[in-house]
Amino acid sequence: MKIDPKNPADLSAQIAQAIRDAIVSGALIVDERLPSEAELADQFQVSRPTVREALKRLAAQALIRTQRGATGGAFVNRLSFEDAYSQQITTSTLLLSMNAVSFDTACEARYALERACAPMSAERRSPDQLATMRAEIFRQAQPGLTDEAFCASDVAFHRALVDGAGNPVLSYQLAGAVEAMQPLMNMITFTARSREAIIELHGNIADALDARDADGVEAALIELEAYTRQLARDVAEQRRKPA
Amino acid sequence: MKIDPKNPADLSAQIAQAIRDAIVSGALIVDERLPSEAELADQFQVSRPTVREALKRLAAQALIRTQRGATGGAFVNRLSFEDAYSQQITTSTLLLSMNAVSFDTACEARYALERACAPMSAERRSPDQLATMRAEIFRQAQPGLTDEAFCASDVAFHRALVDGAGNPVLSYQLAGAVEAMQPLMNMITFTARSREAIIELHGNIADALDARDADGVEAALIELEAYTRQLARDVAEQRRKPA
DNA sequence: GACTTTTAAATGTCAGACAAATAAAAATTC
DNA sequence: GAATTTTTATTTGTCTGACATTTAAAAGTC
Repeated sequence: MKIDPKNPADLSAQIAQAIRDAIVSGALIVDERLPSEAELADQFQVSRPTVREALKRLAAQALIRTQRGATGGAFVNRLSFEDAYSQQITTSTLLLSMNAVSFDTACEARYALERACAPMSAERRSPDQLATMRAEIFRQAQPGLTDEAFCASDVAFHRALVDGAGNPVLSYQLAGAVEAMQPLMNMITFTARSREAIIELHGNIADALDARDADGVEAALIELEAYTRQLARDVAEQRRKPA
Repeated sequence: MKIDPKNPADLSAQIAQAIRDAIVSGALIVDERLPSEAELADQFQVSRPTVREALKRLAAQALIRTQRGATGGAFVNRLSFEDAYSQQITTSTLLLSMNAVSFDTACEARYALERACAPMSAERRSPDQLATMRAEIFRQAQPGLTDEAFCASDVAFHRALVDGAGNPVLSYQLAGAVEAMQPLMNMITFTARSREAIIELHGNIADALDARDADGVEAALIELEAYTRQLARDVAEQRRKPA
């Protein structure tokens, strides 16, 4: 692990990159202890605050964890699926909100990925996951539900559908696509009638999953995508001529 | 933006979270300048090094960028697709390498997602993307190619396929799935014969895309997945009884 | 008016110090 | 001798104050 001493700026970034490379390449393995901050400062010939800034960069990516005390220090962290989920969701959400991605583009991507889960989910979904979906459908039918709560329940429903595929890698990859859509969905103020339609389509999905009918799930997802996109178009249209 | 002063540990993490929340919620908008480090230190009632550690955490996630000089400071960064790509790839790669994910699970997820792109790619792929795929197939057929180079070309081929769908959100979501597989693929030392088979399947995919034949692309991808998984099983078998 | 110099503001880095947590080692007690 | 308590050393977390470097605006000069 070496850094370029000729470039005296961004030392902490260089050090972070050097350690990151060591982790990704496998030179540092999970749960291995890094040298203490003082030793790292010595090795890289920088001050301890600079080393600390580098370590905080790595901690922000969940690549290391730190522990105080006599046997403490910085340890290579086993990146958990949960950590990866939340990173993925933050990144995806910001990517969509900051880059003027059209609703259609985001929607298309999300449903394309979700349809990819449909056959596996139809085959493998557990009774528990099906129960979760039914419960969310029930919640969505409650009157007086705020738009935010309705959307949160919508996300929970679709996550259960994705998790039904029983493939944690797939669930991780889809987490961003499903969750990042929520802020965009929130912008579509659902009327009572549109909620009804969505709930019905959710019911169709659940029924098809119940019957382990892969084609049925896919068909219902296609319908739901078409309906969602139409809804977005209508809202955009209304905003254009509000009278 | 407030932090909990009762908990005197992890102050920099708390401050980073407070600013992160402000960005995600939209309270801080793209290109907006944050207060100077000295001002933030004042606001949060902490020292400047602590503020700096918080800012470095955010910089590690590409949420802010810093600029030196009179009109410098920390600015909310527009998260680019490229930044998001590389974060996604790093996270996905580490997730797979650190969590004993089976080859089958990773492979299934990757091909499920890739098949989701097939219909769109068949419809929309540009001649340029098709040419990229043909070029990669040609490269893969070169004798003397290292396993690493073969796999890198494989990744380039599949990325062109995904990009062919013309949906940047989809490309972003799949970047992790496709790229993170490479280290796992590298572990399968391809024999000359297995390379030939893969190249032929790649050719089938390109031909089907050329003909805008969505079903053909999907069928070829299914074949490729089955072949890849069989290959992995064979390698595992050979390792069990190397004689 | 165009160019040069100065200045001020901001980040980047450093050095040294103390606080707090933590586990191992040492001392004490039974 | 064993169990408990106290001490000690190590390490991270934080603070203070300082200086270097970069950068753009302000002031000065021709």
